[in-house]
Parts: sequence; structure tokens; C-alpha cells
Amino acid sequence: MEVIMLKAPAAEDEICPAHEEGTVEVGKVSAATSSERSPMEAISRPSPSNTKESITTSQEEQLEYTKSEMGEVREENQRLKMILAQIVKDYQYLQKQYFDILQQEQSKKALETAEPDGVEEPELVLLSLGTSSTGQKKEEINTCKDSGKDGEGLTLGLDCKFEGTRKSPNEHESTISPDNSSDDPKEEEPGEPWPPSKILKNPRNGDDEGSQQPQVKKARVSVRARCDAPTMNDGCQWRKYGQKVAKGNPCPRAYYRCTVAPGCPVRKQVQRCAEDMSILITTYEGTHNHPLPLSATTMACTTAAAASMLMTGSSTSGQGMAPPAIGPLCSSSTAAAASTSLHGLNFGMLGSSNARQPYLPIPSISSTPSYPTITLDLTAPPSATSQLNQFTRFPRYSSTGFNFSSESTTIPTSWSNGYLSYASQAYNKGSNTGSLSLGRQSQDSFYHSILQKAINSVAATTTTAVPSPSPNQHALTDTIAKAITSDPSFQSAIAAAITSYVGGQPGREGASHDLLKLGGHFNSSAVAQLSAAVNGCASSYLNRSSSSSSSHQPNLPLLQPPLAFPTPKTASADRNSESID
DNA sequence: CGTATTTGACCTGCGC
DNA sequence: GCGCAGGTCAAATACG
Repeated sequence: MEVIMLKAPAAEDEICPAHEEGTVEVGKVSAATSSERSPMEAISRPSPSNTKESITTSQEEQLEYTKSEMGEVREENQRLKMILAQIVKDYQYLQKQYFDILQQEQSKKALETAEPDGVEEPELVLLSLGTSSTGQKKEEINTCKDSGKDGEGLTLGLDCKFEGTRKSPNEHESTISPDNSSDDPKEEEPGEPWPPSKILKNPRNGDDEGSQQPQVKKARVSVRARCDAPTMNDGCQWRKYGQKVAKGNPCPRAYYRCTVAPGCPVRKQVQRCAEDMSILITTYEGTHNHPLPLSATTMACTTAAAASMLMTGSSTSGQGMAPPAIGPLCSSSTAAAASTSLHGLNFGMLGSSNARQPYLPIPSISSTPSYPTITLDLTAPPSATSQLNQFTRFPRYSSTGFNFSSESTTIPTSWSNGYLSYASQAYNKGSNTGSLSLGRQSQDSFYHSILQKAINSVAATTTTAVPSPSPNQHALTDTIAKAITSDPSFQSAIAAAITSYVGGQPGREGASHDLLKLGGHFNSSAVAQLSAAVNGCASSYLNRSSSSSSSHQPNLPLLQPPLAFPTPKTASADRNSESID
């Protein structure tokens, strides 16, 4: 019975999470529950049909046992339902916050767009989440630029609609701010015909939107990642509707359309990099008009964030052959979200058969004349120096950027520093452009380090092992906690990061342990703060890791046990089997 | 048999 | 106006 209980939700998560939002899942769970009951009742009730005389004592005992088990199962089911409800609630709340932030930033940017420096069209916005080789970076950027035309670049336009790279602030607001929520039916509805051309072309779409905003250019989010599989597993269901060989790349470009919902306008292009066949370039466009699975949501958020950056960046950044000077800080919140979301993508990608390597996102945002394009490069070689070079080249960003260095020894420090910068300047600057560098190889080590650091700090202050906690550690912890608590977007980013970190590496139980440890020390005010901050947005993620020790967070209702979250099937499957066993 | 993929043709926008 | 390239459609085909 227990097996069933655990599996049902898990299975749902694997399949639906990406398709349906929590609400749906809840329903599904309910369904599962009812279905479970039937069998149970079938077992417990059969007695009437079977004469009791025919039932042996042992059988009766078994029935009793079964009944008690059933009761437990039901209780468990109820508990799971509650958890689901909470998660859904959390999710919705966070989503709302996230988009609110985006809107605020857009408004801010719109106001600041008037700034002289930002006048140039931001053809390129660099959002670096990972280490990337400088040289490569350039190439990538160029590629991105070209991509607009030859399709070499990948763009993932998930949820944001954009107007031309540069529109008046008002326009920006009017088109984007209203709805960045990917879940918002409204957004999609304006359904932007994917390609501008489409607008005019497809009457069948029945969308007048196209006509309404003929000039609207949708943002595209291009993700470059090493993946042997035909496509990345991004949490959505796609149907291939075309394939074509684009000029400049011998590899055919495949066109996919989201089939999660009948009228979903989201499409994606998948093409292998001509230079490196192992690199898969996936471009997303459009807005989902249906609930998204967690993993898909992440991507959507990434797109939205990227789009936001693009939009804002368009007003402030310079052109871009070389990663131009981007504002010191991309909208950190969005950048962070984007980066982390990307990570989430990676995570999703892990689901694909061959893609096991978690690549840190090294996103660079660029826009082509026709389409604002954001390129997230998850393929950067694990070169610490490359990142250094990158920053050397663009000290401007590094100085104010949200720098997640990949160097294990400096990561925490960089991060904290970067975050401080972020916290203090992000909104003040209002700049949407900048760099958010998350050392690629670091992703793993980065989050780990952060968590570890936080944990250590906490441990230092809460355990006897460390008599006198370092003031610095304390400060760091507080800083982190404050930073997280003060910025919902950042919370989301952290949540996504954690998700990626935890979920992206099924085999790495360490991550879970770290999180558990974090929660385990929640007595510490610092940890409590962190937990509270993260809790809001990542509770669901944490839950998974804390599943085996839900008792550890009595005071953290959100940190409940575990439902299978959209994670690579293998991961969730393993988890389920493990829990079952 | 139903669904997904393949593939050639068609449409549209853009540059010359 | 013409040609090129990107993007989409839809019939044919493959697959489960």
C-alpha cells in the first residue's frame, strides 16, 4: 500500500509536473487516493461476500492489519495532499512575487532608459552564469547574432513577449509588464504569433494579436548545451512539425510545438551546433497558455527574466560584437532567476538519456535586429581561467555583477560580495544589463559551497564544536539571509538553484544532506532566516531532500516530505524505490 | 488504428 | 521585382 501511495504522486510528478501545476497535481493525487481506496475497500469489504466462517483467524488478522495499514495510508495521503496544496500555494505566491518584481524592474528601467548611456541599442546583453572561455564567448555571441538570421543561435522565448529591441518605456510596460506570468492565460492569449511573419501569415491562428502588434518581436531564449539526446528534456511535451536545413549549418533544424495544451503557442527550435555536434542549441519562443510543470516553469521564468533583461538591456547596453559593456548589474533579480532557471533547464536536460553532465549556464543575452535573443551557454568548458579572462575583459561587470565564481575557494566570497553588490545596487542601478556569472563547473560546487558555508557558519554559531564563531561568518550568514529575505526574486533564484543542485544530481545525496543540515540547524537565527527565505520559494524543492527527515523541520511546515518533484525520471524513480524499500 | 515523425511544397519577409 | 532563406503546413510514412 505504501508503495502505491508513494508511487502515485511520484509518477504524477514525473509526467505531469511538467505539464500541470500543482493544482492539477493535487487533483491527481486525489484521484490516486480514490483509486487506492477502491482496492483497499475491495480488500476490506470482501468479507461480506465471503462468509466469515471461511475466513481463517490468520486471514482476519491480515485483514485487520491491512485495515490499519490502510488507515495509515489514508493519513499519509491526506498529509501529502496538504503538502501539495501548500506547495501549490507557495508556488503561486512566488510566481506572483516574481512577476511583480519583473514589472517593477521594467518600470524602473523604463524610467531610467532615458539615460544617455543606455541610448544605444542593446544588441547584446551578457548574462554570464558560468565560466566561459573568452574566445568562445565571442564566438558564441557572434553566433547568436547570426542566429537571428540563419538560425544558428538558439533562442528560447518562453514567456515574454517583446517589442522591438527598443521601444519606448511605455511600450515596454504595456506589452510586457502586464503579464509576464507565464501561467497567465492572458499572456499567451495575446498569443503572439511566433515569428513576426507568422502574424500576418497565419490567419488560422485566429489571433488578432498579431495584427495588434505587428512589430512585436518576441524574445527568444537560446540554450546551448551539450546533449547527445535529440532534444533536451525541458519538462514540456513537444511535437515535431518541421525540419529544415538552415544556411550556414549542415545540421538540420527541427521545429517543435508544445503539445501540453492544444493551443499552446510555444515553439522551439532544436539544432546542433555546426562547430560542435555535441552541442545542442534549443530555442524557445512564445508563452505557454497552460499550467506548467515545475521544470517547465523554471524555464519559463528564465525566459521571462532573460526577456526582461533584454528589454531593459536594450535601453542601456551597447552594441554587441563583443560582449559589450553591459550594465553593471543585470537586473540581478531577473538575472539570478534566469541563471538559476537555466540551471533548471540543465536539470531538466539531465533527464535526457545521455545528458548527465550538469552544465552550468553561461548565458549571454543578445538580440538580433529582428529578435531579441538570449543565449544561454551551458557548454562552456570548465575553465576557471576562462571566467577570469571574461571578467578581465569586462571588469565592469565583474565589479558589480552578481558573480558566482567557480573557484571553490572564492566562490563563497565572490558570491557574498557579489550578492552584497547586488543587494545594494541591483535595484538602485536599475540596470538590466550586466553579468551574472555563475561559474559553470561551479554550479555544483558553487551551491554546495554556499550551502556548506552557510551551514558551517551556522554550525559555528550553534554548535559547541566551534567555540567562537567567526564574526565574519556570522556576518556572511546574516548577509545572505537578509539578501534572500529581502528579495523574492532572489529567493526564486535560490530555489531554482537548489532545485538544480539537488535534483540535477540524483546520485548526489550530499546535496540533500546539505539541505537537511541546513534545516537541521534551523534553530540558528541565521539558518532560520535562510530557511524562511528559501522556504517560501524552495520549500517544495527542499522537501524532496528532506523527505527522509521531515521530522527535522518541525517548525518548517513547508519543509515537508516529499513528493517527487520534476526531476529526471531516474532520480525520482530511484527515490521512490528507495523510499519504498 | 491512432499518433508521431518525415519531408516536400508553400508562404512570407528581407535584401539586392 | 526577383531570389533567397526561414518557417509552417499537410500528406505520406513510420511506429507502437
